[in-house]
Amino acid sequence: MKRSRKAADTSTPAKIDIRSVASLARVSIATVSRTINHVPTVDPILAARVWKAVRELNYFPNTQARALVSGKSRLLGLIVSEITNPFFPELIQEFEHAAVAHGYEILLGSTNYEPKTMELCSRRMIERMVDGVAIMTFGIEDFLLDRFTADNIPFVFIDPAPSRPLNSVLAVDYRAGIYEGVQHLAVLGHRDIGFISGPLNRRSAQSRKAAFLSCLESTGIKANHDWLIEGTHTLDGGRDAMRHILALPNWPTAIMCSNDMTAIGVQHALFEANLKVPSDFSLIGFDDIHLAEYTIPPLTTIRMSCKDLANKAIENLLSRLNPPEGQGEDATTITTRLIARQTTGFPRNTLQDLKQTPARKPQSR
Amino acid sequence: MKRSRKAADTSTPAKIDIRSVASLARVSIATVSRTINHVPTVDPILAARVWKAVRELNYFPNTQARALVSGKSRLLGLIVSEITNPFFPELIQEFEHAAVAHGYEILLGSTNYEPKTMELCSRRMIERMVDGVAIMTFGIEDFLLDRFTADNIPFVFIDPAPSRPLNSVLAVDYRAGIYEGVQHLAVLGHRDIGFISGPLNRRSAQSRKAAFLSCLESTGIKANHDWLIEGTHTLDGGRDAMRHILALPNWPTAIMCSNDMTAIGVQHALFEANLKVPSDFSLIGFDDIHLAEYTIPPLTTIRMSCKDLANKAIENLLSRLNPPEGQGEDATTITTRLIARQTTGFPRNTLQDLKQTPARKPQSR
DNA sequence: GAACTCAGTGTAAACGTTTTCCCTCAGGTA
DNA sequence: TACCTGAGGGAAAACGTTTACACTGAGTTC
Repeated sequence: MKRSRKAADTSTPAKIDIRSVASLARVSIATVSRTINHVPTVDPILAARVWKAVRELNYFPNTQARALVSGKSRLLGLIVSEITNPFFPELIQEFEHAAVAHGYEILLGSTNYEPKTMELCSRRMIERMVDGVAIMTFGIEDFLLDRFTADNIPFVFIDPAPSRPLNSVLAVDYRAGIYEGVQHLAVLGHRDIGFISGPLNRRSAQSRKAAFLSCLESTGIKANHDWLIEGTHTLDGGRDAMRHILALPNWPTAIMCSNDMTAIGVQHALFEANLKVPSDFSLIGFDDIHLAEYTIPPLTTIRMSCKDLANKAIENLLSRLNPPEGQGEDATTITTRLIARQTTGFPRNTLQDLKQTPARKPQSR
Repeated sequence: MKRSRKAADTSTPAKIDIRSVASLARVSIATVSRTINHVPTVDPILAARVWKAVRELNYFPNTQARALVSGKSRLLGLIVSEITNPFFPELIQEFEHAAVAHGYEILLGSTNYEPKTMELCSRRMIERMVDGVAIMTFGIEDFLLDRFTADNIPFVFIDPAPSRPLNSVLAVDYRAGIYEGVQHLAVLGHRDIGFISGPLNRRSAQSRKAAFLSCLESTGIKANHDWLIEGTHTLDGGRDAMRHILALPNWPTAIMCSNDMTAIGVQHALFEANLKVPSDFSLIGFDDIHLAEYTIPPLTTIRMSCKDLANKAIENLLSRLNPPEGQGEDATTITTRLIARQTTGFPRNTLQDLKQTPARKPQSR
């Protein structure tokens, strides 16, 4: 009745609720409810009448009312860092796919790396009564986790901390993939390897950097701290970090990046400087987004399967929603592995001279 | 009481609702409601007590109950084609930004180009009682629109059709940008221009293709229908379309793509075939996603501002939610324009010979 | 000092569902 | 025929809010 309609359409559009279905089907609303929820005891004759009415009126049940009374929203929260990093859309898609397969919908939140936004997201999740929440980003505060616990909302996340429940962490084995990457470079002959991390105020970025450093050490390569740059996990961040490295007196021969977007930014900085990949620099990314296959040349990277991540997250959440009989409450782990494409090759000072035109003197050893 | 907790934590975690706040603050629930909704008539003394209780209990109001009784969910639906095409995350981000600026949240749906999924999305939007919905994809059926109308849910979309309300369409002026693109190529000397469209069962793809053809004609260039390929708006689609063109006996000298992802796929196919951009082929994309600046070489493309699109969509929706005094109910139009970067240059047979190594004979005229 | 106002509260009725409980009635049994 | 059983359906309570309405008192006006 609020909005007045334009045309000769005088009648208020009839609200279509369970009552209208009930009266059209000449049954009680209880029967309608039972029918649409597939309760087996309802008389097929009545059920048929109900379905007919549902179709005729184009009736959709009101989810809010449903959730309110049943206490279950059939909604799974998914909090990610940043929707414009293609890794996350891929993750979201997998997550959504797995969720709907189990009859859930997803409520998306994106923090943009801001603690304030993270808090807002968590709040929304609670307000909308999600049945569970997957936190695929870093830096969630314990007090928010406590609020989830208070509302009995199970959560999964990839941000391990000593104080936190083990059964809710999806441990990513960064080290395995990064080790493969470092080995791959070492075998090619690289000894001067730089690393562009994500923003170091997140634990994941720290984990990846720490993994890199430790892999370097176990491969017997000495780290040069001038080549450990803090990036932002974005195209711009990768480009800027590489520009910074190119301004250094000594250059590494290979760069590892803590995500693929960073690596693509690096490729661009190299293109600007008229340097070639992999002949001047070898380059390894992390994530293996679909785009990695399409860069020029295609990006060697470390795959973290977002399908795996999504499925394990959902599986974990669901198992705590409908607790199965006996099961181990172990931390799940997500593996990573190297996908070798065309951005890695022999270092420039091993097999070939510098016939290219580098603007500065490369690292000699 | 459902889930049993692990530890010595025997007490059921107390449900925190408006009643608990009311009793802690020693006021009625009505006063709590008025306080948290900033109704100005409440006594500051009581309000202070309420806020204190809210903080103490960490109370979040239940959105479902709120929406149920007020009839307003403060939720805006956003339906997009495909979340893994970076254009859409950028759009989503802008949309969300504008939405929260007005106190709304967004409910995201992604159709993956499947009519069935589109129907499911629309259904979710209605079930969750969105206050309005922006349909940023194509191929929505009239019966779904009717359902929105029946529930008095305003919608905006970019899929014009004769039968549809003018005030709800965001007309995109594809022609302006495409014309600039064709002109740009013509000035460089290109006469043989191919076009890779999106999936032609969507009207937008048809619109862009039609715009291209019409621009070609008004520039006095004859279209070659062998070079009009139907793509999928994806990386893979672009690559495959270009492979197809390269298998033809005659090649165009320039390719326009109906989105940037397609263009990046084309670049990859060219890379595979050891062909150079722009010396062998000029290339123009559409959308201007952030990544376009980062391809190698950076992509010349036609910008459709997703910020503009998002803002206009929200503006339209909001103006119909809270109808202002007097305003024109015109169709809004979104402009497009050429962003010239480095994938366009002189055609290969105008200024230079074929010193490259093309696998096949190029088109001669 | 009585009658009015009106600011500020509280009570209770919605909102559209699910779900518990009770009732009816058909069919089976003695 | 009288009784029991149980399948199936309806009435009504509940979910956590907002909001219409009624109420209380303090301040104002004569």
